[in-house]
This record gives sequence, structure tokens and C-alpha cells, in this order.
Amino acid sequence: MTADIQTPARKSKAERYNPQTVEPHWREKWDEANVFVTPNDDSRPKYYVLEMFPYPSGRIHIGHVRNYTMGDVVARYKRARGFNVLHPMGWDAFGMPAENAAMQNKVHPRNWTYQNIATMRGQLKNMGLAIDWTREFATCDPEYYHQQQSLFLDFLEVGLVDRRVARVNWDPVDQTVLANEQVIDGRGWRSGALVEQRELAQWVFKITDYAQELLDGLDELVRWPDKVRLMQRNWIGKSRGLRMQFSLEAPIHGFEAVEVYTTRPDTLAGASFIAIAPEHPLSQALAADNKQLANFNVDVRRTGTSEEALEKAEKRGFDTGLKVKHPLYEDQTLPVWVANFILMDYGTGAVFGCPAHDQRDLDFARGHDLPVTDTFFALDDDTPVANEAFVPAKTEKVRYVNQPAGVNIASGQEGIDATIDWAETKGLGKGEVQFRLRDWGVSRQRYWGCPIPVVHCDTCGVVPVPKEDLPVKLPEDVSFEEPGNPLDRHAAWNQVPCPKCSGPARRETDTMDTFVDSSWYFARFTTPKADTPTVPGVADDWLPVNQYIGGVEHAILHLLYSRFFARAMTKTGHMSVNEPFEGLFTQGMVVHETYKGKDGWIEPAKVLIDGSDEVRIARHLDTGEVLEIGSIEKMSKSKKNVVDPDDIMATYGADTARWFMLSDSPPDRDVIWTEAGVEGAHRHIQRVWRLTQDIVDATPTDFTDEKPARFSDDALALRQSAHRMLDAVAQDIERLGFNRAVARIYDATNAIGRFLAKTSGTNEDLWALREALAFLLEAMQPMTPHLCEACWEALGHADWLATKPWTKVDRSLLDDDTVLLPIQVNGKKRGTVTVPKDASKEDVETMVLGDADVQAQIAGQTVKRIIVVPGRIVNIVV
RNA sequence: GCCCCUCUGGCGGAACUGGUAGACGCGCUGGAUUCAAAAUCCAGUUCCUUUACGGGAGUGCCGGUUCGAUUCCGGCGGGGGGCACCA
Repeated sequence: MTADIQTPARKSKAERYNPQTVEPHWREKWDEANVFVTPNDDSRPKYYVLEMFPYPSGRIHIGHVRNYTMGDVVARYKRARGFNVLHPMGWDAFGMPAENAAMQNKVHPRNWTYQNIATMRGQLKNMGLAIDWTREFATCDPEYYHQQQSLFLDFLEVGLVDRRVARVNWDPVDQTVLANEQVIDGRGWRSGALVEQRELAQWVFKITDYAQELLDGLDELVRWPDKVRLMQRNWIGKSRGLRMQFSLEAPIHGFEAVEVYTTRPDTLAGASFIAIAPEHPLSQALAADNKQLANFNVDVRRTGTSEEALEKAEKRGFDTGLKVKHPLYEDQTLPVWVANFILMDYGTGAVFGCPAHDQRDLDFARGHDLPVTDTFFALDDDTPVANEAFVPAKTEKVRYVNQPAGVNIASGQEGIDATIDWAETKGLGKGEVQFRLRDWGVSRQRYWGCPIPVVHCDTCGVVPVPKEDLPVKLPEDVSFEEPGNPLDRHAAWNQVPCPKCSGPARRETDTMDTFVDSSWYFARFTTPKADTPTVPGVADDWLPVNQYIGGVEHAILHLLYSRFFARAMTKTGHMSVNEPFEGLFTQGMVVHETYKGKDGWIEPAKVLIDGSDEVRIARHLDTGEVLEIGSIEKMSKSKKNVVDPDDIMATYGADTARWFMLSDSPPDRDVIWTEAGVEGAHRHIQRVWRLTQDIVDATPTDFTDEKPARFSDDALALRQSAHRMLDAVAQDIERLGFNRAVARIYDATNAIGRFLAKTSGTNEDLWALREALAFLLEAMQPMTPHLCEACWEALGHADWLATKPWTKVDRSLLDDDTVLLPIQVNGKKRGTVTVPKDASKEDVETMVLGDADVQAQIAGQTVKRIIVVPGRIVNIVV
């Protein structure tokens, strides 16, 4: 019956919202009034929100839109909550692509970069971001890299920078060195080329000095995702073990013993061989008069990074013929092998192998006929090890066998610690902590980067460039005709007098890894024009960044380097904040369906989807060709499943793009970009505009803005829902639950629409409606600022939402006097009962048992127990 | 191989610390409005069963703890991510 009662559709006379005129209008207004310019001295509490700054690749992509929208919501919300908000933007502007463009298109990297910045700045401005553009800089600005060179010199002075010859990862395509962090599966992170090993003099930042601190600091980063903290913890890779000597039977080349490091001293009794790295000094010494070993050493490293070797991971070895004494068994000796799976730069570059309790050692032993000796068994199983090593969990108890008298070895983490102590007292070795973390090599043999401010002099050695001579500017006239570093070929630039002796000297031609640039930009934003890297007092006021937002792909590299930089800059007096990012949020990617035609991938803009829900058919817009609908993947040029933010903004406006980016998907998960979803978002934008127009139209000329003394039940309900919504949206934004805030706003919009349709237009009703709409606009303002500003103006307000403080809700409207309690019988819901909010357990029990429906439900059964959770639920057990 | 996360309607997802599962959106179905359409508005939409009232099942699967489990515990399975000769 009720379905037949139709509410007459309210005829809306509203014009459609036109983002193309409304949005630029408001951006101009905000700009003219400098609304988003942030003062450094301000009595309000500070809030620093930052999104990872973009690389100026040419155009912004949809991932930027998502990232910067989230940050902007936080920035606008916090501003409304009374904070002095710092929300800056800059450009991570050094790097390879600019040089690639120079090589391909004969443009200067600088011009290419700044042109891209101009384009992308325009695109970002079109999004209506509440950013203080007066603080903008690019890392390739000489003013910025000047200060970075200054930092480098300070780090050098306190011993945080070192120059050493090291085996480095060499990217043969990019012709530069890569940090360990930049090598992924043996390939360069950018070029994808197989990485080679080379010996080169390298500038390094001594990040390992802070290994323990960087590890400990993670415990305090409670507003970081656990996942990121765990990844950093694993990357730092702390372990405690035993460093010990295995004496050689006969000294050779001055070596009397082989020093090994182990985290499993509890397996010492089962040691059956010693393995050393090909680069180990002993191996190198032996190779000097052993051609076969020399060949082996070279050979294993040549294939060391090849695809084949990485996949097979074959355990190759070379028997040196040397023997060492077993420390626990005086009558036993162990052979010394050179093995490819031993890494020179971890521990001592030598291990003892215990095949029974380490799978890798077992593989090696089986491959080279070495003995396998069980040291311990599981409590309930004493089957000797065959093809699978027995590696007990750290908590598992084991039963030792073959352990000599007086030896005091135990398993488990506690046992291992005790074993180390025992070994120390016996003089077998020394407890030692090892980290997996390596020092950070920052030398890059590239032009488009920050020059390292030192000079090499034949007489004085390495001489820092005096600070008054900074910046060491990149030369303008460079050629990219040949591979390699143009700075090396640029004699006019790199030939300089020594700052110390004035003799002929040569500039350092390496530039810094671009990750250096991004390791302190957040601090520079606090005083972007200062003639020192930071102004310490100001930096300390703003830092740490309260909310940092970016992709999880930076979980290790950028975030770890920045944490190191904060400590290094604290040590050198540039600030006193060890942790740069108090809150970190890693947002998900924007993904899209893929389409494939007979000639390859087709971009979504050229695809028309029709057909039913079950059978969706994709056609090429121009040719009509039926396309294959592929999987949903990260937007990439190769699959062409890319949507251009400019197209979306031109069609629907920035607010629609922003609203869609925040809807539906939780911000840390991937969001699927669909045309239907964007249209749905746009519908809501239009609806809010229409509601505003309709409410303005419905407002009588004699409407008084004075709060009515009483409201109808319906109007009161509307007011309650509006107050609750505003309160809840605030909490959602605080927790970055944008999708939940969006859902509440939809709810509130529906409530306003329903109320408007049935109101008779009394002053009280209009007052309630206008209040509810005002709250809706306030709640939406951080997300869709242009629309809300326009609606706010239409309602007749003279002020701006962009600068309006968040309204304090009426707490008395948040709670009801009564509460609806579900009633369960044996845990199954059988009905509900309305009780006063503050009713006692006993009262509720009486009321529930007196309820006719409840009595019917439990008729003929004995009530064994009644559980009353006040305000929550009643459960009757029969 | 090791470590971590995740699994809820046709879809994206709600459900604060164990308390009415499916909010909100998309899609779909029916209706109103319209000459017609677009747009808009209203109603319905987890599955099975019932003309209806109602009843039953249900948060990847199996089991456990509990008055009560999407939530906690154990096992299994699917998906995703990180690290990877780390001694």
C-alpha cells in the first residue's frame, strides 16, 4: 500500500552547477585574499600537513590527484579547527628523465624541467588546493642546492660523510652508481638494466652510525603504518651473534685464523666446513698463486647478478685445501672453502657451515660431499637430517646430541644469548651486533643533480669548497651527445684552483643521489628563502610534519633517508627534531580496467562500454571494434589504462574529481577508476547545488534568521541528524576515514532532500533546513571547496567557508533520551524494545520480560539467564 | 624460502574497544514526471523458502572460546605485499 503513495516530485528550477565558471571564480577570490598564505609567527597552534612532492615528469597523473586531495582535506579541515596550517608544494626536480629528454629531444634539462613545472603547477592550481604557493621551490633551484651543499659540508665536518673505494652497483644503461636500496632483483630501479659490480671511489653518508637509533625510533612512530615500520625494521636488520676465530692448522700468507660471525652459535658442534667470500682477503691472497681459484673468484661474481644465477642460486664452492681446528673437538679439523653464497660485506665475510641445521649449508654440503652432523633433535623426533635441515623455532626446545663435556650450548633466543656469554668466558669469541643496513652511497655520475662541493688537489687531497664560494653551480653549456657524465668532459668547469693552495685542482664531478634532495625538503619549506638550510628555531616550531601522505613505494628509501637526515641535521645544529614525520599515511593506487584490441592496448578515453550487467561489451569509440576487457591494473603508459586528470576536470570540474577520489574506497586501498563512479560523484555535486537553490527559493521573503523557540518532531530529527553528521565527519577526517565521511554526507543529503520534499515551509522548518544545509556545506568544504563556497554564498553568507571556523555542534542534540535495544533469544535477534537511555539493568529486564512479543517468544520455556548490556543489547537464554 | 597483510551482496565498501551484519555509493528492477528521452524524484534490491505474515541460512573453509564472534584463538585454502644466498 505505502508504495502507492507518491510524494509529488518537487519541481526544481535550479540551474545546473557549472564548474567551468564557478571553480575559477573562487580560486581567484582565494588567491587575491592570500587565504592560504601561512605566516611563520602566529599565535594559533601549528599543524604541518605534507604530501610527497612530485617529480616534474610533464603532467600530473591521477595518483597525484588522489594524494593531494587527501592532504588538502586535512589542511582545510585543520585550518577550520583553528590551526595555523602549513601546506606547501615543491618539486623533486633533479634526476635522470631530464637528461634522457635532453638526449632525445635536444632540450636542456633545466628548460625541460622548468617547463614541466609550469604545466604541472597550473594543473595543481586547477584542483583548488589550499597550498601556500609563496613557499614553492624546486630542488634544482640553485638557492636550494646551495643549502644542500652547505649541509654536505657540515656533515663532512662532523664525520657523517666519507669517501671510500667500494664495490658498487653499476647501472650500465644509466651509467651511474645505484644504492643497494635502488637495486631491485639485481636490476636498476629506474632503467631495469642488470646491475654490474664495480670498484669506485664513492661518497657515502654514514647512515649506519644511526642504525640502532633508527631502529629504536620506530617504536615511537605510533602514527605510522605497522607495515612500514616493519619494513624498515627488516631493512635495518639487527641481529646479535658471536664473532669467533677458527685457527688454521698452518699459518699462510700471514693468516693464522679465519674469523667468522654466526647468529646460531648453538649449532657450533655440528660445524663441518668453513666458507669464505670470494672477495675475502684470504681468498684473494690464495688466488694470487692459484690460477684456478682466481678464475673461480672472478667467475662467480660475473654470473653473480645474472638472471640465471639469481634463479638457480646454485651453491658453488672451491676447496682451498686449508684446514682449521674445530674449537670444540681438538682432534677434528674443518676444510676451508671459497663459496659464492658468502657476502663480503656482511659479518666477517666468512661463516662456519652447519649443514644439519641450515638449509643453505645443507645444500652446499650435499653438493660437495661434506659431512652432515646432527647437533640436536626435536624432543619427539630423532630422525637424522636428510634433505631438509632441522631449523627449530626460536621458542622450540631441542635435545642435544654429540655435545662434548663441559660445553654449554643452548637453543632458543635465551639459550643463544647464554651460549654467547659462555663462549666469551671460554675465550672462543665475542658477542657482537650486526646490522644489514649499509652506508648510503650518494655519488652519481650524472649532470642533472646537486654538485658535490669538494675539489681534488694533487697536493692537498680532497678539499671542501669554502662555504662562501657556494653554490657550486652546474654549468649551463653542456652536451649530451656522448654517454657518460658531461661534467667530466667540461674542462672549463671542472678545472679550478685548489681552495687551499691555489694550485691546479679538479672539481668533484659526481653529483648527489636525488634521494638526498628529498631527504630534507620538508625542513626547507619552513623557511624556503633563508640563506642557511633552515632557521633552527622556525624549523623546530613547525617540525615534525604532523601528517605526511604518500605512496607506500617510499616505505624504505625516502623515509629512512629522511629519518637519517633529521638526525644528521640535528647533530649539525640545523634543527632539533629526530623524527621528521610524526604521522605517516600511505595511500593506495588508482587502478583501471585494461582494454585490448587487435592492434594492442586501447586507452579508456577511446572505449565505449555497453551491454548488460552480466555481459559488458567494450567497443572502440571510432572503429567500433569489439575489445577484450582485461584485468584491473595500476595505471601505466604501457597498458594505456590511463585517464588524464585534465580531461576529468574539464568535463566534470575539480570538485567531482576530488569527491570521487575520496568516495567508496578506504584511502589506504587501491581505488578503481570507473566512468560510472565519476558520474555518480558528479551527480552528488549537482544535487547539493540543486538543494541549495531549492532551499533558497523556498525561503520566504520575511524569513527571520533568529533561532525558533521550538521545532516540530521532524525538524528536531533533522537538526539532530545534522549535528551528529558534522560531529562524526570531524572524527572521520581526524582518522583519515574519508570514505566514511563521504557516506555520512550522502546520508545527510538524503535527509535534507526528504525533509524539503515534505515540509510545508514554516519558518521553523526553513530554519532547520538552512542549518542542516549549512552543516552539510561545512562538512563538505574540505573535500569540494568550490561548490561549497558557491552554495554558501547563495545562502546569503558574507563570509567564506575557506576561512570559517568549524561550527561547534550542540552536544544536547547528539544523544536521544531513549535507546532502541535489540532483543536476542539464545543469541538470535527476535525483536527490539525502546527504553530510556539511563534505565538500570533491572528496569530493562523488567520491561523486556513484560513485553508481549517477548513473552510470546519465550512462552513455555524457562528463562535461565538474562544478559543486559546497557545501551547495547538484551540476550535471553532459555 | 622467511616475514607481513587481506578475504563481508552483482560491485566498491560500512559495522568505534565481542553486542541489530550489509550503512553509503555504483549497478539493477519497478513506478512517477515527460509527446518521448535525458535529467530528476519515489520504492525495492544478501541468499533460500512463503501469495502474504513469517521461517531458515549467511562475513573464504573447518574447529574452538563466549549468553553472544565479521571482530578473539588454532588449523586449512585463495589473493596481495615486503625481504631474499644476511651466516
